[in-house]
Formats: sequence, structure tokens, C-alpha cells
Amino acid sequence: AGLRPTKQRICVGRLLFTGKHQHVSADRLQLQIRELGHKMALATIYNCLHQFHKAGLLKKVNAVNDVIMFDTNLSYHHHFLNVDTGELTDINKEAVSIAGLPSLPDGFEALSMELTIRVKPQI
Amino acid sequence: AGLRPTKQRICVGRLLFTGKHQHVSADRLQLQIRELGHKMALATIYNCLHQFHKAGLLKKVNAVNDVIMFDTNLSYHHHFLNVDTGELTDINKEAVSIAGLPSLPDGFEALSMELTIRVKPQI
DNA sequence: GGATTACTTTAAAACCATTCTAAACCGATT
DNA sequence: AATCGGTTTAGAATGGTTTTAAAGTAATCC
Repeated sequence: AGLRPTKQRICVGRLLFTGKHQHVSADRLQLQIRELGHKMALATIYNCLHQFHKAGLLKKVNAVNDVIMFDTNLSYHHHFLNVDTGELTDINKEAVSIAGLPSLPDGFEALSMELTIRVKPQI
Repeated sequence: AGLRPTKQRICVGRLLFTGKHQHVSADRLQLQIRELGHKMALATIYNCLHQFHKAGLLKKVNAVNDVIMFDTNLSYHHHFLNVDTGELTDINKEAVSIAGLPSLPDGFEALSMELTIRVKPQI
């Protein structure tokens, strides 16, 4: 994506784009990297995530519990949010139908929209 | 609401519950209080907002730009989010119809849901 | 290949919204 | 008036994120 393929970016890229779509925070990513026996500065991970985002490889999800989350699923979709853990789960866009969008405020254009369903484990 | 009517809580209450519904952060509230010629510790404002929230007088909105926002509009509704400023604007629930909700993950119960439409000023 | 240049990584410090702490401060009750 | 419990406050602490400045690494040029 026009980025220099450094060791670190390759490592993060492998973790992110191998297998299923996922929702990651810098923090969680560092743990995964540690588990592989490597180590990487948090600043590098943030750096990397932001670059990937700028390159259009990641979507930034509204922060939850004060933690910035990135989503490898770039297509339009919605989320369940586990309020206890901050974990996000994709909702396929076909599962929900949103009709009758309101008119935007004057002079504004829409960028995206997202439905968030807050859930918590039943007791 | 079972809270002691201290000077500070009355001051914040007046600002919040007089006039239209609004979306506030602790920070913005402190500015408004300053403009009235008073002063109040930020900790007190946070304290007050959390108490009001616990008492069911305020809704907590998903943080935007790393800032906690409270909403005086307690009813079910949606939001426009100005990504440039972080400002929220209510969308009446009648303006949107959401149909065909997905089944929840096993063992979870839904708490609430909200549609967020990210907008930005046209150039 | 070796030298140069531009971009990257890093540890540590800075940042900043929020929370905590411990002391001072009310407000109510006796 | 004395007391007691909740409240406010300034300042310190917290924790996720960003910045800084130095060291490291990839790309380019010869």
C-alpha cells in the first residue's frame, strides 16, 4: 500500500490480515506480538495502525472504554458491543435494515453510519 | 433525585435542565460555569455528572474524541456526529426505522442501541 | 558493494481527559 | 454549639495515546 515493508509492519500485517476479520487495540496487539516471542514498542504499533488506517487497510471504530479500536472489516456493517469487556462483534449489514434516513443538517455531508447494539452477558 | 442540593449541583442542574436538550462534556460545562462568573473544580463537575447519570437524569453517550459526553435527552434516539468538532445532534427516532434486528450472541441481553451518522461540513 | 538520504523504530518523556486522595468544607441533626 | 456524614477541592496519580530526539534500517545513487 505504498508503505515501506519493515519487519514491524510485516509482523503486524500478518497478525491482522491472516484469517478472519478482527477488532484490535494497540494494547491487545502488543500482547499477541509478545506471545509470538517478539517485542515491539507501543509507539510503533500505534504508528503502524495509523499508517494502515491512512492507507485504507483498516477502519477506525468509535473508541470504547477509552481505547481506540481498529477493524479489519472495511465493508459497511454494524456492531454488538459487549459493555463489560469492550469487545466488538460484527453484525452483517444484511441482518439489519435501516430505512428512512433523516435529512442531514445544512451544509453537511455524511461520511458513514453505524448501528451499535450494547449488550451484556446475562446473569 | 435523592441527591443533596448543594450549590454546585444546583448550578450544574440549572445549566443542564433549563431549555433544550443538550450534549455536554465536563470540560465544556466548566467553560459555561466560568462564563457565569463562578468557578468549580473539574473533579466536582465529573462527580456531579456521574451522580446525575446514576440518578437517571443523564444518559452517557459513547465517547467521541476521547471525551465523555452526557446527553440530557433520555429517550431512545440517534445522533449525527460532527467528526470535526465532536458535536452531537439528536435524530428523532421517528426519522429512522430500523427493522430486522439480528439475533443476539448466546447468553447476552441487549441494553440499548444507537445509530451514529458521522457527518462533516461540506467544503 | 559503499555512501548518502529519507523514512522508521525506540525508549522515555510529555500529554491530557479522567479518577483518586486526603484535607477542608458544608448541611443536617441532635 | 457540637457532631457526623456526605461534598468539594487542589493536587497528585492513572492510563491510553502522542511526541521527541536519537539510533536504526530501507531505498537510492554512484
